[in-house]
Amino acid sequence: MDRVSVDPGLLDDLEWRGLIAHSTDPEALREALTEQPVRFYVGFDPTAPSLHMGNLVQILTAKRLQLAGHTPYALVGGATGMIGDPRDSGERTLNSLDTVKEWVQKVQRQIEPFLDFEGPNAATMVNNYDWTASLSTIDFLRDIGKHFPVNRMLARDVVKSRLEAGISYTEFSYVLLQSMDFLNLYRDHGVRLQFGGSDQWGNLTGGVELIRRHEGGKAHAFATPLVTKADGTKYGKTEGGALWLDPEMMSPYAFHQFWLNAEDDKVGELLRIFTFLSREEIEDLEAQTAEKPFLRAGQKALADAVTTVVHGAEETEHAKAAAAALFGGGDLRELRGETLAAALREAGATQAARGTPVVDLLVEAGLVKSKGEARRTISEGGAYLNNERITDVEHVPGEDDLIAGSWLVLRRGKKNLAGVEMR
RNA sequence: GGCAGGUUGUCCGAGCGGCCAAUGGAAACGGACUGUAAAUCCGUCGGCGUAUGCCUACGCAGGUUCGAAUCCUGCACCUGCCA
Repeated sequence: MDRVSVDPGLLDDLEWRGLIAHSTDPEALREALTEQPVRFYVGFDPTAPSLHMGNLVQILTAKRLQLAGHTPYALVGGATGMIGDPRDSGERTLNSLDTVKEWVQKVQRQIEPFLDFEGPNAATMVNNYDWTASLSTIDFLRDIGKHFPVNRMLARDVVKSRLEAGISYTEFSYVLLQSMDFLNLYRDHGVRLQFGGSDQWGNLTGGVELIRRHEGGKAHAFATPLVTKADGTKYGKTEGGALWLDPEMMSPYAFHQFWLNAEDDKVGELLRIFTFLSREEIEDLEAQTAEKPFLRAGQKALADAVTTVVHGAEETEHAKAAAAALFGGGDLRELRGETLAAALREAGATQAARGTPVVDLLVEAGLVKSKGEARRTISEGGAYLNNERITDVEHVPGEDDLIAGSWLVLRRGKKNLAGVEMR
């Protein structure tokens, strides 16, 4: 059995960090987490080849629980990923088994570095495909379905909101699968706690209730809050996509930049949710942000901490060095060639033939989608070559524009940078 | 299976034979102001070396017409009601 001493301050810390948005029976949860090590699980559906910011909240919360002495079960939804959790935006497109299997592997590999798979409270990786795929329809309907009153299922917010636009039986049934996961882990592994994002609340309580009805058992659940921007709108719309954890899908540099650009009003909240800095450190950073916001001490600490947790210290240093070189305000030409080249590779770099007009270079560097957009950007005064605004749409960079022998630094607006190595 | 309504650009949503590359929101992007914040204001927001031009686009495939996102036919999908 799990023989580790647990940190009695865990729940207070989670609450202080604002990580508990909803909870079943708070008193019982506190008691359970304080008395002894608890086996808990958190699930991730493979809906994309990479996890993102929203999932990171869960991963880090799982790590907090493990650090406090509890035992994690990380579940990847090989089965639930085949079905699709209902969401307001409408029915999902089903992915093929091959796609889901591939994404399951990627997601598992992404979670692994965050948890400790050795020691007295070692983490366990599970896949609900293992117990769902072979389940017969009759068993499913008799053993699981019997415990789900349809009237209750219809009352769930997601379902209600989908009744107009339509919802398939497939997605409607999703909650049964996730609840069954909890039941199985409860029965076979002694898992007594599940948490997830607040949008998962219905699924979380579904499991708790199923355990009660089916086994007469007592299980717990809590939901972490939805992280939003200061104006309440959704995050994740950076550079036209979500904030991915996979460095192939989002460079560590871009990832670091995202946190660095956090709104003042959000820095404290983000530090509490996404970093392991202590309460004292965070309160100090919040005070600094309040007094001298222009120094952005909070943003810097946040960006460094989160990037280090996700991509490692080395990548963080690279990202910082690149940002310092490119945003430093100094003359680019004074930078050493290697420094510049490294910074540009970090920010994103391409190659092009000498004599290519800027308009085409902007397209090739990925800063704009078309030549028309490139011309528009230039005429709006939003395009820069080596930190100088480009005024001539027809401009063709020459030899004396090259920095360190072969580089051009293109920028769109303040933050979108790209290097082009001229061949 | 029957009847009715629907399918428009990243999203929502107008248009209902020429004045439509398509009104209006939102998102996004650029500029100004700043701190690589927020808010605000201004501008842009299908492609093409830029053209009273051509190409692509209003679910898919055909058709009517000098001309169709708009009308007709078939198909697919969605929603509601009936069986």
